[in-house]
Amino acid sequence: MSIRELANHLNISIGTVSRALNGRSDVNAETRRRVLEAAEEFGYVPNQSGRSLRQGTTNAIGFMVETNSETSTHGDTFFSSIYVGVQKEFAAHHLDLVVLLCPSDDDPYDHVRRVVARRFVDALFISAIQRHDPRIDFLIERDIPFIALGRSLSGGSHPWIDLDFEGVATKAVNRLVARGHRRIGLVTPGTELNLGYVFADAYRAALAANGIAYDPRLLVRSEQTSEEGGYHATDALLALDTRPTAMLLVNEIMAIGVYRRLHEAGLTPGRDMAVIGLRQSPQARFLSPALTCFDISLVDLGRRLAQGLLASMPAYRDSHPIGLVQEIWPMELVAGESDPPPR
Amino acid sequence: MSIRELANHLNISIGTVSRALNGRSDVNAETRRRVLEAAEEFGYVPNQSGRSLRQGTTNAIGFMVETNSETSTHGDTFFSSIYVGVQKEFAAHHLDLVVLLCPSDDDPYDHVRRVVARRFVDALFISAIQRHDPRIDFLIERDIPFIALGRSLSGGSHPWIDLDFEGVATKAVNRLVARGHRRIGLVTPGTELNLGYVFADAYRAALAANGIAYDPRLLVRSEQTSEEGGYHATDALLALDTRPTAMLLVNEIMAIGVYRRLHEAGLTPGRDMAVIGLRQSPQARFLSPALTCFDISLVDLGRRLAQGLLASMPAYRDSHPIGLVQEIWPMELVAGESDPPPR
DNA sequence: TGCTGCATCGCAAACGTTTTCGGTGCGCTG
DNA sequence: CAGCGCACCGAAAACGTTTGCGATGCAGCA
Repeated sequence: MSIRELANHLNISIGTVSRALNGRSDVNAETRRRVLEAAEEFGYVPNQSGRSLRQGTTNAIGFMVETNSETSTHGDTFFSSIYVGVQKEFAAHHLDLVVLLCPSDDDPYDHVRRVVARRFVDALFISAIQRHDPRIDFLIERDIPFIALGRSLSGGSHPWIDLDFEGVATKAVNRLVARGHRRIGLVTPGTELNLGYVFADAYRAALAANGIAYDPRLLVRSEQTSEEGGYHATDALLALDTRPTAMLLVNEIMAIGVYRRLHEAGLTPGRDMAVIGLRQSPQARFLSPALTCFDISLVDLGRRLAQGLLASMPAYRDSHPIGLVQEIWPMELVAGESDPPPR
Repeated sequence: MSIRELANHLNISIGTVSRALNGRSDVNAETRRRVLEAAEEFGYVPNQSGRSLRQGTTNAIGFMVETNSETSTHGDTFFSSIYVGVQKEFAAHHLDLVVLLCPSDDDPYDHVRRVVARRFVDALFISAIQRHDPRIDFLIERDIPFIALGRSLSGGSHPWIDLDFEGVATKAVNRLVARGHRRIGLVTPGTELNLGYVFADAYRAALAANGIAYDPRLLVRSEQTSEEGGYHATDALLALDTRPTAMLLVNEIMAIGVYRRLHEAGLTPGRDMAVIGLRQSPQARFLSPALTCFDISLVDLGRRLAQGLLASMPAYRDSHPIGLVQEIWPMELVAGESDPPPR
């Protein structure tokens, strides 16, 4: 069913049909009614390729996330909740969110280049931002609207939103120190993710501010940020001659592995080892003892990401007069029972 | 950068450029070399809209999953792992997987209709199949290639893959009965998902085969199949005057909530209540005591789904001569410590 | 009446690509 | 030398849509 068939059926020109459907003012009210009625009857919906070709726009926004060989970072509910927020914001604009999965054996930079070159999407969300991320330079150079979930050292001024990892690390260390902990382990991503650097820097600064010497052996860089990652990181910390009494995790999923490893070692999480995490997923909400962690509304975050992206798109700038979005979102402490004073 | 600019730069016609890039045989080897070289130099990639418009194909395959208001079923790693398998199969065919999120306030049927009408994708994966699923009838009528993850009573012959829920329910009941359990609770989805019916039927049949009367109060239909769902379903079962000694769950995520609720009631999972689940996510792998559950390779499943879909697409039928895929995948028991005999 | 302005609509170009068709030039055969 | 086949390439149509431009008709006004 093309616009031509619809126009023929109504005995009017395709131009008028198009104008009627797109809500232009220069079309008679009665004509518009007939067009809309016929479109409804035949279930006509404009062909996206034709429209895209003419307008140079696809009405699709890509959200790029990485996958690894077996599952994906995408796997935790972190992104799922963000998507929900994004879609809430998009619904009013008839924009489609398409999730672009970047396989681990594909370079994220190449992946972005191909997506952009094919004009598959009008704009992009990018996540898993690296310390130096060539995608950012590329998108700026090509003038493709995008927003980054995470800061980077790359590129000039562009929209981004990040979580307040400095604040989290600082507050967590201070809280643990106030409760009497002196040896505090930290598990950060072993990859080039920028948040790992940010987190570690803040951790060291907070230790120094509390007059505690930094022990490099207490900083475990874990390639995986999954349950397995938490498991093995705990392994490493338990193997030290002087074990830490507390652990700081860069997400919440790892806590599951941490608990498991502690149990296996005959230790009780909380009692024998304090644990603090970051809430990225409701999965671990039911851990026992309840995990003390830092929380944030991911739906709100997704919504704000969408607003920031739309504000950077010429076609939507007027409807989103919020300027350049560069925000650090504070996280709120949710006290559990996993971080009492050391025994 | 369009094909015209590229052709002008090379002083040849756009038709020849197109033929060279698409590997046609009627183009001189030297000419082809020059074209490929120039394309590489300028980073030319064919515009997807133009190509789609001409060919009537988008090279994009949609995977439709549902979201709820806060997160998405998508949230557990179930789908993430499937995506990985799908992409492995797609990589060789230059097909893109786009994840289409269907918000809960949007009817899945309407959503499919819009996606199809816009010609946004060439084919579809659909999941969360309902007992009577209008999407299936619609896709068959419109002759849109698709494959369903799950069986349905709707529609005629079409490709699908489902997990062996009958086998799982039967084996689980038999195992529990063999260990001395007589009162076995079952938690199924409270929605119209077909798997809920299949599972419950097999559960009742297995009870009958073991000479155990079916007690409707032991069958809890839970709207949510999340941790919360498991939590509240456990609530309901614990409230019975004669509690069950074992619980059968339709997934693994719920087990987290079940454990939590049992702990709160002063009960120890495994010791005071046997629990068996289905592995859909590695998250619960670290539950303690280890959950006895049924497992399957989701990556393989995804790969097979992709093969089944490609086999139903005219353009790929020759490269995938496997006929109509209608398969029930058996699941393998992974024995844990959560289902000992009753005390 | 004649002119202006407005509402409404048709015509046709344009977006970028693929593919069919026909044409050119060349080598080979008889 | 005539004829044929083949390799290679250019021209142009087609996909479905939006939109600028011009045409038409009619009301209002002098």
